[in-house]
Amino acid sequence: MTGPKRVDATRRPIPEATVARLPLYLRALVAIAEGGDATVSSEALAAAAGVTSAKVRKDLSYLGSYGTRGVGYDVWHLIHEVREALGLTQHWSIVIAGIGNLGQALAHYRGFTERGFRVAALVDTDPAKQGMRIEGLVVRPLEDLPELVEDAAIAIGVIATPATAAQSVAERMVEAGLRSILNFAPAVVTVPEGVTVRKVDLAVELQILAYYEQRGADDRPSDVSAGS
Amino acid sequence: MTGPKRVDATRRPIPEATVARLPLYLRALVAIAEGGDATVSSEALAAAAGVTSAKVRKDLSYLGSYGTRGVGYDVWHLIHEVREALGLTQHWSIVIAGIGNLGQALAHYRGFTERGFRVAALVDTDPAKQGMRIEGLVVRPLEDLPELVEDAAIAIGVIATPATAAQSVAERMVEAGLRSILNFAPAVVTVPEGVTVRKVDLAVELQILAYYEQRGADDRPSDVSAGS
DNA sequence: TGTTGTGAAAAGTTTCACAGCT
DNA sequence: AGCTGTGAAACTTTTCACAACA
Repeated sequence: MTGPKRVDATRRPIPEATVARLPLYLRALVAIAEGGDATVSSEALAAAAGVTSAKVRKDLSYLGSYGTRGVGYDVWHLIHEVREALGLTQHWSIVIAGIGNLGQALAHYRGFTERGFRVAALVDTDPAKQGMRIEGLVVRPLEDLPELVEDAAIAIGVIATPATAAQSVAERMVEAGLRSILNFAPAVVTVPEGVTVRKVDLAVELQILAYYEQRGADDRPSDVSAGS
Repeated sequence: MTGPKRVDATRRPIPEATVARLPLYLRALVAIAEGGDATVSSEALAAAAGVTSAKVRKDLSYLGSYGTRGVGYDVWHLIHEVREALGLTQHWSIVIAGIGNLGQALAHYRGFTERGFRVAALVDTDPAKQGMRIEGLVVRPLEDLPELVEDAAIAIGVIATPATAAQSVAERMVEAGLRSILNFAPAVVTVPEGVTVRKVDLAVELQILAYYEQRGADDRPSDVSAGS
C-alpha cells in the first residue's frame, strides 16, 4: 500500500473544529516548553494560541483528561498527546506538483521540515522545469508520480499548479495512491470518496479580508482565521 | 486617512461562513461566464464552486433576491452583485512584509493581480534584502511603511516574516494605519480592536490533513476547506 | 415545469457556569 | 484556592422540504 502505516483509527472522532485548532495548541505548547514552563493553564495556553480558555478545555477534553485540577496541564505530556492525536508521531512525506513560484517557495519552506513533514519529491509537466534541482531534489515528470509515491512512501500531495491543471494532477495523485491532498490552485478539484482535499486559495483570503476592510469597523471580527 | 474610501458600510451584515464562500462563487461564476453561459442554476453553481445547492441559495439570499424562479441566476448580474458585496468593485493595494521564500513567491504571484489586488510595496528589515527589485518594486526598509501606506493608498498588509518578527511587524502595520492583515507567519499576532487579522499557516494545513490521513477512510470528510 | 427563496428542523460549535478534584 | 472537565444554554451553520412564482 501507500505511505506509512495508519495507526489508531479506533479512537472516537474529534470534531472538525477541534482538529483544526489542535495544531495551534501544538505550536503554542512548543513555544511554552521552550520558554521553560513545565505546566500551563487553559487560560495561558488559550492566550498563546489565540483562542478562549473554554475552547481549550473543551477541545482538550476530546483527547481525554490530561489536566490536573488546580494546577493545569503538563506541557510535555500534552505535547505528546496532541501530536499523537494528530498523527504526528510519525513523519510524513509529501510531493509537490507544480514547480512555479509557489511550488518553489513551498519546496524551500523550512516550516514543513520543522514540523515533521519531509518534501520527498517534486513533479512538473513542463520539460523546462524537469531536471531542476531544489534543496537537493530533482524535479521529475508528473508521470513518475506512482513510482515516487511508492519509493518514498509519500502520503500527501500538494498541488501548486495553475488552476487549469489542478483537476488532472489531482486525478494522477489519486491514481498513484494518495488519499490526502492540499490544493493551492484556485480551482475546485473533485475526488472520489475516501480522499480528503483541503484547499487554500491565497487570493480568496485577501478577498475575505477586503469584505471586512470595506465594511469598516462595525461588525469586524478581530480574528477571522483559516480553519475547517 | 488610509487607503481607498470605505463604501457601503450600511448593509446588514452577511454571516461569516457566507462571506468566506462568496469568493468561491465569484471564481466559479467567472469561469462559467468565460464558458459562455448567460444563466446558471444554484445546482450548477454549487457544482462549480464545490458546495451544495442549498448553501448557494441561502448564501445568495443574503445579498438579495437576484435569481429568477424556474430559470436561475443571470451570471453577469450575479458577478456584479458578489463583487459589490465583497468590496471588489475597487482595487486594493497591499504591502508584503518579509521578502524571504514565501514573500518573494507572493510578490510574483499572478493570482493577486488577476483578482484585483495590487502588490504596491515590499518591505523587509534585512538590509541585504533592501534594494532588491521584484516585479519592478524595490524592497524598502520596514521603517518606510507609514510613507508607503500613505503614498500608495495601501489597505491590506501581508506578513510573510519568520514567526519571531510577526508581532512587531503587525504593530508597525497598525501604526501605519492598516486595518486588515493577512498573517502567514506561524505565530499568533495580537492587534487592537477594529483591526482584522486572518491567518494562514501552511504547516498547520498539512497537520490537519495528517489527522485525516492517519485516521483512514472512516470518518473522512472529503472536503475540508479553509474558511472563517 | 423548473428553480428560487425561505421558514423550520437538525447538526455543529461556542460559551457559560459550576461541581468536582488536587 | 485554583483550575479542570463538562453538562446545559446560546448561537451559528447546514440541511430539508416546499410554497411561490416566472
